[in-house]
Amino acid sequence: MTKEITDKRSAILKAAMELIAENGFHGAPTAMIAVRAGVGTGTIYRYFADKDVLIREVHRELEERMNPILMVRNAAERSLKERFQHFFFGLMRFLLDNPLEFKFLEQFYNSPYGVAMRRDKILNQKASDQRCDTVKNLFEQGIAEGMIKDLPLPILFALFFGTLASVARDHTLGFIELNDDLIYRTAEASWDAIKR
Amino acid sequence: MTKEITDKRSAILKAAMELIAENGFHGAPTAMIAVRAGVGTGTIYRYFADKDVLIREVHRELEERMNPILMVRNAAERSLKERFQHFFFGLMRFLLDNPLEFKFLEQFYNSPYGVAMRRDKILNQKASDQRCDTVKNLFEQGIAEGMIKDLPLPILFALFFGTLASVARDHTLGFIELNDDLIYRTAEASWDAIKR
DNA sequence: AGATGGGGACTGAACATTCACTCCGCACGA
DNA sequence: TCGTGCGGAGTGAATGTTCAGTCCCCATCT
Repeated sequence: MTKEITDKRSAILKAAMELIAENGFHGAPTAMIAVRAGVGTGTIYRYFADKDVLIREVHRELEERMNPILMVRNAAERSLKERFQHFFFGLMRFLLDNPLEFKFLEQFYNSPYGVAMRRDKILNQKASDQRCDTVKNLFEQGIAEGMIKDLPLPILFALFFGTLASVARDHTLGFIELNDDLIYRTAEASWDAIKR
Repeated sequence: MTKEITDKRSAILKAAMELIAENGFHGAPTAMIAVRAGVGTGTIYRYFADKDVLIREVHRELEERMNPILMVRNAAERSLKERFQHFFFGLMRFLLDNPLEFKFLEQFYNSPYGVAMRRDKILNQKASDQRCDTVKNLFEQGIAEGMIKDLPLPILFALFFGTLASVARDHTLGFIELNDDLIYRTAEASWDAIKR
């Protein structure tokens, strides 16, 4: 018997992520999570203090999985524009290749969980989120070099993540069919918005 | 006694919008809506068949209120860029000046209600949403004239609305303090993304 | 080796709470 | 006195959480 099948904790996390992605927080009661994970409802509470903790843990592990993927080959020898586009492309590809994960993240960030997390991060200056840090460094360096518009960071983030998320959402909802060429041209347009 | 105070229907709509904006759909049970509206819980069901109808009605009336505001002085004698920026500025100002309305719209569009509505609109080719139509016409004309990048409409929308919503959200959450100058420069950046 | 006993992971029915929605009686104007 | 618009306690369904009991695994004893 492989470890994956008997690892109930992972099964619960996976079931919770899938159900929240598919049906939103409303459509993921503990009873349903337990059924899909193949465990008893009580078992959930052996691994997580309550549902809030479970949901935050799903998010935390998802972030950990994403970070290494996005760090790959974002080395310093490339130009700012190349690094920017590589990051845009990489994140977009990840979101399109993992639609459930993307839908979960959307649910999460648009809920009190996500807002509270962001507020925490800004107030406590936590530097744990490598995804944001990578882009933040890119922007700060670009501003210093005069390559990027001298706008407040949140606005640059909006020009980047706002567009990215909106396009990815349209794709997962079936309103548009993205391919590598379209993603590349979207990244180009996003760069036009940011560059000086 | 003025009509506003005794108009229970309006009071219910207003209370529902405020509570959903402040606390999300979770934090707006019918009992709470009734208390804030100064009516009995049963009275809600004298005016609306069920909660779904109530919520969709809040959205419908809100859209009706916004449309004329955004149509103002978007006349044809101006250049494409000027009209684009005027629209960006107008919508942003409305969202910042009406934070509760904006928060409600965010909740709405990021919920099954909003997705269902968009899907309906795309499938049935309904042209009822003048807000989208204005921008759509702008984009189509711009593409025809070679002023705007020849990208699929959903991507142009994302470059526009995605950025706009993201910036407005950061403002209402207190992560950034927008003023007219910053809004103008953001509109400029958004135009850079879209223009050829 | 085989039997026995104990520990603890696991289960799911039961519980408390919350919610959307109903319904019956009341107050008030005609 | 009659009728209509309204209120809010009440209803049942759904949900998060708990807890008493089950069952499997393995150390220990004969």
